[in-house]
Order: sequence, then C-alpha cells, then structure tokens
Amino acid sequence: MITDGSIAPVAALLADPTRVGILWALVDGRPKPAGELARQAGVRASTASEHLARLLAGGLVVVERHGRHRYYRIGGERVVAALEAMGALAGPAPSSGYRQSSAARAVRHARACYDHLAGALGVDVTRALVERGALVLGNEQYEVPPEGAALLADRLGVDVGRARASRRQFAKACLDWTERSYHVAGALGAELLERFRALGWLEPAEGSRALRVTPSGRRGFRDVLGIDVLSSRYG
Amino acid sequence: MITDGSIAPVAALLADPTRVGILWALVDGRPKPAGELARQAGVRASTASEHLARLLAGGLVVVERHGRHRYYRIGGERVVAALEAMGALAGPAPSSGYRQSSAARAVRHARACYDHLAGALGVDVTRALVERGALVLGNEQYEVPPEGAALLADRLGVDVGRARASRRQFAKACLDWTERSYHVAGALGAELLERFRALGWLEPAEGSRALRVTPSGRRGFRDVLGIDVLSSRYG
DNA sequence: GAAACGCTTCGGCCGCGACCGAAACGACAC
DNA sequence: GTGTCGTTTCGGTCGCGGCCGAAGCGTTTC
Repeated sequence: MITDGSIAPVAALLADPTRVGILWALVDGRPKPAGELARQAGVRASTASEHLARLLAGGLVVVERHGRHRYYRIGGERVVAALEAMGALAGPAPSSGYRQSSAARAVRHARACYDHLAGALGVDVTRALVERGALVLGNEQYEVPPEGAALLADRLGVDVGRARASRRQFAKACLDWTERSYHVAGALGAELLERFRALGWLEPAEGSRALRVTPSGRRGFRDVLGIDVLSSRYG
Repeated sequence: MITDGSIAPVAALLADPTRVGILWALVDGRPKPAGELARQAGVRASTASEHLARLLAGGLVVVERHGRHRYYRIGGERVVAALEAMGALAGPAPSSGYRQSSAARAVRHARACYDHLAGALGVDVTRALVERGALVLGNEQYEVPPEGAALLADRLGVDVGRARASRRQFAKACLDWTERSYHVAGALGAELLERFRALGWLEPAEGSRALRVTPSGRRGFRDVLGIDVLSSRYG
C-alpha cells in the first residue's frame, strides 16, 4: 500500500528476466552464492553481480559474507508476495474468467513459501498441531506451551529451543491467500519444513518450488498428525 | 502464482512512472477517457495513447468505446493487488522492521479498494449489515434476503435490484489483507460506496485514494449502522 | 458538405540499461 | 611471498523504449 507514485523503480527491478530468474532461484529461502546465481540465470558473473547490486539496493535481497563467498538471500516475504502478485497478473489469460492451471494446482498442493510450509498442507499441519496442543494461537503469532515442545520433539524431532533462540520472529501466524487460513511461519515454520525434509516426508519436485509428499510422508502425516494427504483437498 | 518466468514483461508495464500514474488514476474503478488520463499523467495525448495500448495488451486495463471517446477501466482487482504488493515492496525502508507510515494509516482508515469499500470501515459496514440481517454470508459471496433488501432500501437508499441486474458478480465476499476479515464487494459493494458518497457520508480526501468520513457521515454510520467512527480502530 | 474534436499511428531524437571481457580487489592455500 | 578462486568494478557496444510533433482516422456538430 501507501505508494505515492514510487513503485516504478522497484517494479523496474522485476522487469528484467535475468533478475526475476535470480529471485526465483532464491524464493526457497536458502542463501546462495553469487556465482551459482549467475549460472542459474545464464549470465556471466559480472552481469549477475550488477543485477545483485541493484536488487540489494532495492532491498529485494540481502547479503551475508562468508569467507570469499557472498551469500544472497531473498529480502523477505514481501518480495515473494510481490512475485506472486505479478505472477497472478501474468498468468491467467487476459480474459476475465480465471481458472487454475495445472501448474498452479501442483504448486498449491504443497509448496515452500519463502522457507516455511504454506499451501493446503501447511494449513493442515498447523491445524493439526493446534488440535494436539502443540501450538496455541496468540496475537499474530503462535506460542508453544511446554508440553507442546515435548510433543514436537518426540514425534517430529523439532528443536523448539533452537527456533526460539533464532533472531527471526519465532512462530508468526501467516495468512495464506488461497487457503484463507493461518499457517505457522517464522523460525519454527522453517524448522518444521526442515524436519519434514530430513524425515523424508517431503522432497523437491522437478519444477522449482513445488514439494512432493513421499510415500513415507503419507504414512507419517497420517499417523503422527492425522492428515490424509489423499483427501480431495489436495487433488 | 504459477509464473514460469514470464512475469518480467508484465512487471515492465509497472516500471514506468507514467503508466503507474495512469493506473493509479484508475484504481477507483471509474472509467476515464484517454485524454483525461493523459492530463493526469502529465504527458501528451499521443504518449498516453501508446502507454494505454501497452497496458491494454497486457490486460491491465480494458476499453469501452462511447462515441468518439474511449473509456479505460482498470483490468480487475488483480491489478490493484499487484499495485499494492509493489507498494509494500517500495514503501517500507529496506531495513527489516516495518512500521506503518502515516500515509498508510490514513489510507487504512477508509479507502476505495477497486470500487468497493474496503479497509476497516468496509469490514465494519459489512459486519453491521450482517448483524442486522441485511446480508448473509454464503459460499464466497453474500446474499440479501428479501427483508434485507427492504432494510437497505429504507435506511440507505440502496437499489439492490439494480446491483443484482448488473453483469458483475453480485456481492462477492472479499478478504481484506490488513483487516483479515471479509467485506462486501462486487456490484453491491460498488452500489454501497456510491450511496455513501451520495449521502455525503464519505468524501474524497486530497490524496488520491483515501476517503474521509464527514461529520454527517459520523452521525449516519452511528445511527443507522451502529458504527462508532471515532473508536480506536480508526486511529 | 466542412470544421472541430478525441484518439491513434508514425518518424525521429535521446537516454537508460543489459550484456560482455578485462582488470582490480579481496580471501584462502601453499 | 605467489597462485588461485570468487566476486566486483570499469569501459564500451548495442538495442529497447519514452517522449514529442505531425499526420491520419473516425465521430460528432453545424
């Protein structure tokens, strides 16, 4: 919102395919060195460096220096939201009636939004954890009572203490547009996603952002959280 | 969502201040002729025409021909959502901690989202109408029972029949990000906003989009809908 | 019919920016 | 120290696109 007329410069940052490619390579939340981003975007290192400098100045990415590498991360969920809004503008045919593309359905199934778990699965996981007393919805964020922490550690191997020690917001309650419901984000959301990956319940699909539920993941979600991944919601 | 990598061309449409100015002049939902848009954007008619042609090709605006005029309208709520997402990217300082600017607060107070009433006031109006039986929330949209139509006509002068006859969706339930609650949109939402304007309850503030509640509006919202505009929600 | 008006198309000018290769700048390894 | 590697900075080329004025097209008015 707000925006006097000043959105043009930041929109210009998204107006170049190379820069969009760089951002798209970063939406999974993992930091990546400039060289890899250059390779993925299909340009020389010098060109990518210029793009990264502009994205940095615009706040769309942030840097961390590690030795002689510079790791770039996405600049925040606002950036992902903007990418998705632009995608909604570019995706559907200009005609008014919009229907979901198969790609959209695939992504909807389970996806890594920024670096926490969003989409239908993220909402269901969050609800299941609330039902089991592992999460309590407070003001704009979730809390984890002591018995909840034990449950998360025992059943899922989640290290709540580590998430709490992070400098990031602990367990933000994030509203998912398409699901119209909350899911847990922040440090705890990232930790959950990391555990699901480590447990082999989720694995990256071939296409960039989507996550696939593995057979063992189906069992895990059903037995531990009571979520039936085969239900119609995920069709 | 979706977005293979194709968002760059549509982002380029928002990368020019003149085009953004044109779109910004259209977000209130009223159709405007090309000449007026050129004047508001501060360019010659020929330049504006080129911009409008590009916006049209991208689906960001639509045209209607009336006599020798061509009236342009905004291309849909998706466009407004994209503008707001870009504004969220441009507005807050690059540093992480985000706080609302005074402009944001002013706009939040009451605003014309697309052409229906959104923001805190839109949500409250919708809730008040639901409480009084004028609206019933159905599946993704509101319905107006017969006694509700009578109430809307008597107390506010809203012509429900005309809204129902419109080719637009009648009374879509639209989720407001910042308020995290529904408000009524579609033809009925536009009709409501029009009535509030005609009654003199709302008037445009100096800054483009914001709407101001007039003194008589304060009385009206309180007496007819039980909404206290002075409450802290609107601060 | 002619004239006025709204809008679009065309030609030309100018500047921004995307790209690359070469060179400079660190950080690490030996 | 020297060499190597990841990254940034610099110079130069090239094409895209925003801007205007003039001309063209369609509509309304007299």
